[in-house]
Amino acid sequence: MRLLYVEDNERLAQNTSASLKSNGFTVDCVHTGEDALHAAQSFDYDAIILDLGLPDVEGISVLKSVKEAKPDVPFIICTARDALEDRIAGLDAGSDDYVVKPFHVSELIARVRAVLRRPGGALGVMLVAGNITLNTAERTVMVGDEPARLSRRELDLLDLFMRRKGRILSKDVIENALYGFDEPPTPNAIEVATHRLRKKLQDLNATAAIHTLRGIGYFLEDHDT
Amino acid sequence: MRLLYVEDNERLAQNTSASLKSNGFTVDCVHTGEDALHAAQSFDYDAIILDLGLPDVEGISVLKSVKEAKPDVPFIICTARDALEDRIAGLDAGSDDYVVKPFHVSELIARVRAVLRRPGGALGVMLVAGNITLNTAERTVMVGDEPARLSRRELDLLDLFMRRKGRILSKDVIENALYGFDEPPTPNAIEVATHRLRKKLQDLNATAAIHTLRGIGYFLEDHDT
DNA sequence: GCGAACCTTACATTTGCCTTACAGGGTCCG
DNA sequence: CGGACCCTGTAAGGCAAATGTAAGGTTCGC
Repeated sequence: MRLLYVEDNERLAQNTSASLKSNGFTVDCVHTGEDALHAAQSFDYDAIILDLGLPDVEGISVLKSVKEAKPDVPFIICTARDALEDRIAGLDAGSDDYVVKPFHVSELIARVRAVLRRPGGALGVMLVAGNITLNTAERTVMVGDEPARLSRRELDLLDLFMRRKGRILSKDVIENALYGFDEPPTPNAIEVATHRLRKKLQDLNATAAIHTLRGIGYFLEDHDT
Repeated sequence: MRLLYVEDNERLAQNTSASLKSNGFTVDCVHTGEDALHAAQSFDYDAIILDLGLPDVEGISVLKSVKEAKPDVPFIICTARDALEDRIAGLDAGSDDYVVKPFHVSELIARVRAVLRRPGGALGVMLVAGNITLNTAERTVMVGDEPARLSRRELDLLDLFMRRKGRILSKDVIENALYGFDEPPTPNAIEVATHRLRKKLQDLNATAAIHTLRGIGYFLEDHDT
């Protein structure tokens, strides 16, 4: 689950993004509207958290620009209590929800989850591949009828593979999905991560496996459909 | 047990919420209809206490809005003695009970407990996990046939775990369930609380234990069902 | 068979949780 | 009013799982 968090107040940004990260999200944090546009173009975020009152570009215009290119990305707007018109404008412009500043991080997290749970959203779906099932809401995995004990990375990786079941994922794609751009790993990190995931799945006799395409990427086999 | 208390008179609010807290409830106190709507959206309260005669939004409309989104949240309305029609209107709109102002705090508490004890309510249930039984009405815990002496926090925590037996609870979920939003603890507080609870359960040879999932949360093991 | 890409293992770091000790505040007595 | 408790959050240190890094082995394609 990768989020873009647009907030000009650096300290607030630091704190909040740390909390989001510790809740299992991958977070890219930017401080200007321009950076936000840039980032939103470069990656497919699962949701974008946007603070209104940015210094350079009017916040709402960021929202509009991004929505034009990617209409399906859910937005959550953060706004001051008294800026009621802004809120309305935000919802008109296609924001999916908003939180009123000052807000609790837990509230923000709840809203993000709620937005992701909506129809077409990323959460609340049951992913299936062979005898593997991944409950994206609870973040639990079953292989056959045994629960799988996966670490955070392993689960994120499996989540990614199952969402793109049967399709080929290059290392770059995987890297972008799992790591924020302030934490670039060596290419090997992904190899090791997939190795660990494969091992756990194998040990549980999973009937779907991750295959390698030399020089191209990986894919999760898909004999159902 | 987390309550939302909507009352515009600040002094009264202060006193009453203090009493509620000292009776084992976690209380969020707000003074306007807007805040009430906001809070009710953000968290799952076990019950909402609503004073009619709020300054900004008509009280009943708060009730209606919340009930629309969350039909199961019980409401208790506080109203002046002479506002009989309001009472009727309140009950029509889906309030579950009311108290007449001025009221004794003990009466309010009794009503809250009564509402929570109703079918589908939070109280009056017997929770079981292994040889642990929690009487939610009396707030007592037995392990095997030994009574467990738990503090308020420990009991609330165990209550939470037993209601969500087998499911994973992140620290945030726990924090939201146990702490009002004007008393945010450090993450460590929850670690310490679970540690204390675990120790007591262990000392009493409980057959169900709380397990840790690193970076994800905790869960109460569940071999019955 | 050669090299590149990947797998695998071992190692080091980081992170998150456990644990203990301590301090403030509340409560129940004398 | 004061002291002895208990409850509970904070702080700090240690430990172990998680995860990235590095290094060598293996496999595949050419």
